[in-house]
This record gives sequence, C-alpha cells and structure tokens, in this order.
Amino acid sequence: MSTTVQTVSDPAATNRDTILDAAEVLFGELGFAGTSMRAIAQAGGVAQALLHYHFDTKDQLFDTVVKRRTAQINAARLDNLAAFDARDTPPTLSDLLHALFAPALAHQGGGVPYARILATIAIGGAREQGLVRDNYDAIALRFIEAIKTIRPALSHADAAWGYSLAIATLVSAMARTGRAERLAREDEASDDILLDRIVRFAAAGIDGYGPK
Amino acid sequence: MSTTVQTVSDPAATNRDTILDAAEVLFGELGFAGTSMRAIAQAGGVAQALLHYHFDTKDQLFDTVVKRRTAQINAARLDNLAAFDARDTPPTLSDLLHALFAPALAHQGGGVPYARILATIAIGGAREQGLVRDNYDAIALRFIEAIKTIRPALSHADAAWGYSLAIATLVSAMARTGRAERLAREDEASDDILLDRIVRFAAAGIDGYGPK
DNA sequence: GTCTATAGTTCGATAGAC
DNA sequence: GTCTATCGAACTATAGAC
Repeated sequence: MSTTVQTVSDPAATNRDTILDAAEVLFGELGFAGTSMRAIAQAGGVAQALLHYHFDTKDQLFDTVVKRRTAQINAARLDNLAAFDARDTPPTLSDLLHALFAPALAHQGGGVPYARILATIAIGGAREQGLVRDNYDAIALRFIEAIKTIRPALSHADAAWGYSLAIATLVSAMARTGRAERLAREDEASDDILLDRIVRFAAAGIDGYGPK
Repeated sequence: MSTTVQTVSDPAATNRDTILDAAEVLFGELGFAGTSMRAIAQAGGVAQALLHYHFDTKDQLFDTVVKRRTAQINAARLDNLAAFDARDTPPTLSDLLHALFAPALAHQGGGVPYARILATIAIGGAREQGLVRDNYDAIALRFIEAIKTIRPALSHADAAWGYSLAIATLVSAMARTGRAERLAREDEASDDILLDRIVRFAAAGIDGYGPK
C-alpha cells in the first residue's frame, strides 16, 4: 500500500481495484443477479471486456469481491483474539462479541457496501452457503470455543446456537435498513451505537442458554 | 375457500394460484432478479403470457406473492395477541415472542419457500424496505407496546431495538441455511426446536436492555 | 492492459388466434 | 383464460486491433 490515504477515487488504484470497488457497491445495492457486468464497467469507467480480462466470469468477480473483504475481516478478528491471549485478565462475553462484530461493521471491512453483500450471503441459498462455509466456518469455531471458555456451563450446541444467533443480529445491523431506528423514532444509529446495541442484546441472549 | 384440504397439487387450485405457488418457490430459491418469468411459467405448467395476463408485470407478481402470505402471518399474529387479552394472566415475554415468531415459521405462513423470500426482504435495499414498512411496521408497533407493558422498565427505544433484533433472529431462522446446526454438530432442527432456540435467545436479549 | 465491435443467448412484455 | 409466436432490449462472453 502507498503512503497516500485510501479514498474512493484513489489515483494510485489500479483498474483492477477500481472494478472491485464498483462491483462491491453495485452487488451490495442490487444483489448478484440484479447487477450486470455492463453496469459495473460503466460505474468503474472501463470497458466491459476489461472485467472479463481480469476476472474471467461474473461469478469469479463476485467471489473475488467477497474474498478481498473476508481476508481483512477475519485477520482483524484473529488479531483481536490474540490480543486477549496477551492480556492478564480473560475477556468478558461482551468483549468477545465486540471483537467478533467490530471488524465486520468497521469501514476497513468494506463499509456499508460490503456489509450488505455479506448480509445477503449469510441468508442465501446453496451457492452462498458454500461461500460462508469456506470463508467463515473456521473462525466461527474459534469464537465458539472462546464462548465455552468464558461460560463453561454451556454445552457445545448451546454455544454454537448462541454464536449463530449473535451473528444474526450482526447481519441485521450490517444490512443497515434503518428499520430499528424508524421503530424507535431515532436518528440513524452510528457504528458505535449499533455495535453497543447488538453486543448487549447478543451477550444477554447467549446467557439465556445457561447460568452465568 | 372449498372444503377440500389445501395441498401443493390441489386439483381445485386455479391457474392463478398455481402461478403464485411456483413463483413463491423460485423467488425464494433464486431471488427476484434471479428468477425469470419463463422459469415460473414452466414450473407452473402454463404459458408465459398467462403470467402477464394475471399479474401484468414481474414486479406486481412478486408483490402479490408477498401480500398473500403477509395477510396470513399478520392475521395469525393478531389472533395470538387477542388470545392474550382474553386470558386472566398476562403473557410472559417468551409467550409474546412465541406469538410473534410462530406464524412466520409455520407452514400456513408459506413454509420454507416464503420464509426465504421474507428473509431477503428484511435485509433488502430501498425497494424491499418499502414492502417491510407497508406490510409489517403496524404490527411491529403493536408488539413493541406489548413488550413495554410486560417490561415497564424499558424505554420505547429499548423495546424497539429489542423487537428489531428479535426479528433478526427470526429472519436467520427463516432462512434455514443449516449453518447453526452444522456448527453445533446437530441434525437439521425441527420447527419446534428452531422456535425454542430463538425465543429463549431473544427473550434474554431483550432483558439485556434493562432489569426484569 | 485496454479498447471497439459483436456473436449468441435470454430476458420482460405484447400481439393476436381461439 | 389460455395459447403460440415474436419483438426489441439487455445480458454474458469473446474476437481481434492497438
């Protein structure tokens, strides 16, 4: 990476990156089937044929968009787990959920455009479930084990269900539909408020499966 | 409605209903943009032109699919609320969530095909959020008020966020990706088990926003 | 690496017979 | 109400020049 600040129109970005950025935005807004290679090319200001040169097919372009952010998000999650190991005191359940959620909501994780892609993948059909399994199951099991360490009374199944439903609240937050704010009669929530809401809800929800 | 039992291949079903059933399955599997009018016509065993005769456009066909099930689900939810009012003892928070969740997971609510449509709508973009607001905001506010009655210590915002994240767990369950079971190393969960898991998690999650 | 041009397919929607 | 046939547009992907 160069020393310049990363922006949407980074002049140092290659056409390949420009295409990935444009694809991420459109896939997030319109979904895989709803987004055309033509529209991505136009948004990125390049010829449509260039997309096929760099990524071959639409399917592979989509997979590349996902993999780029997955690498960032999961690396940050593993860093957070490592930081816990380096401390004197073990993390609380809320600490652990914060470490799980924050990288997916943060801007470095692709921001709102990618968050909406990830949300649709999380509830997607067979094709999308393959992406989830390949990209996220390993890290999920790491966090499930951490939950069991913090709450030894929970069975593996309880911890796994608790983890899965915690992710459900994250997916809802990532989709950023604004519905919760509308029902609460509040302004659109900031990342910090959103994070606090889902951490508190999910931590209590997990504890609903057994004694603290 | 006739006195015969409604089945997938009800011989008394009109072509209009057959089209709606086929559209529901395909929209659920492949999404709106991923489903073609041709595929729906073929699945329903009718000419493609007949879809346009009955529903005019693809957009209106999709809206009709949603509205048909919405009416069933919300009627069942209101029935459940009315049943609480007719009882001597007020419902618990878990009772209330059961009344909210069960109609959306039950077969009468369209079963798995429609559940997957509803899940995608719930995290969808601008177009889908219009459907959510029009079809589900009114009933949401009814349940939020009920939450505040059962837990007077909660603010309106706390109850609204609790409701929204409870719905997030329902959406996750409706998508039936099988991921929770895979992580828990269990067989695919039945409707009853799924319902019990999300009720317990969501009830505890709501209580995470304030004292019981 | 990047472009223009286009091949070949599939799409939503309509016309018109019955 | 239901069909066959088809229009015009949009799609993914490729060919070939630079």
